[in-house]
Amino acid sequence: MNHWLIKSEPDVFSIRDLAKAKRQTTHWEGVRNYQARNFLRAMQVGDRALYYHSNATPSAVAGVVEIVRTAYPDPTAWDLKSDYHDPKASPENPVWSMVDVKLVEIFPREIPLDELRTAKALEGMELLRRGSRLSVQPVTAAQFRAIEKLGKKETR
DNA sequence: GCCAACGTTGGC
DNA sequence: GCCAACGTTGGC
Repeated sequence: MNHWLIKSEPDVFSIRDLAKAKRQTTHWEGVRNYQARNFLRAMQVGDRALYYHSNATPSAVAGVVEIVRTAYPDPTAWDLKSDYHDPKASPENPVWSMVDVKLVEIFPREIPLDELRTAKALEGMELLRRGSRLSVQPVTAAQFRAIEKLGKKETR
């Protein structure tokens, strides 16, 4: 099983929106970066991903989701009305992929970015790299466990 | 709202 | 294939 981190702007789709969604499941659509797409395509059913709120106050890891469907074509790419429309894409040549994710848990407390930066166990993590903006990225099992632990810790 | 960092586009 | 210009991401 592999571990991942996926970013979403809470103003667009927060983990609480996911909690309210039908079957607490959603299509992870709109990824328009090739490296991120390739990570989506590497995901397996049962893999877990940290749910990161970007462009938030503060930006933070908010919980965990599980991959429940492997990559398949993202139809928003050839939808003219979609914000994610890409003229290169068509049903014959989908270009972009999405997976389905299901909520596993919302952490008792979010772990803000500045706290992640101080965690020894997270040194070198992609999210914390200067200028990093990959919206889908792999995390190691150790990093994943360390963040889960922080999310469950009582507020200090 | 600013701006650094990064990815993509397109002229040559 | 280079690289300048441009658009986007995302922290602050």
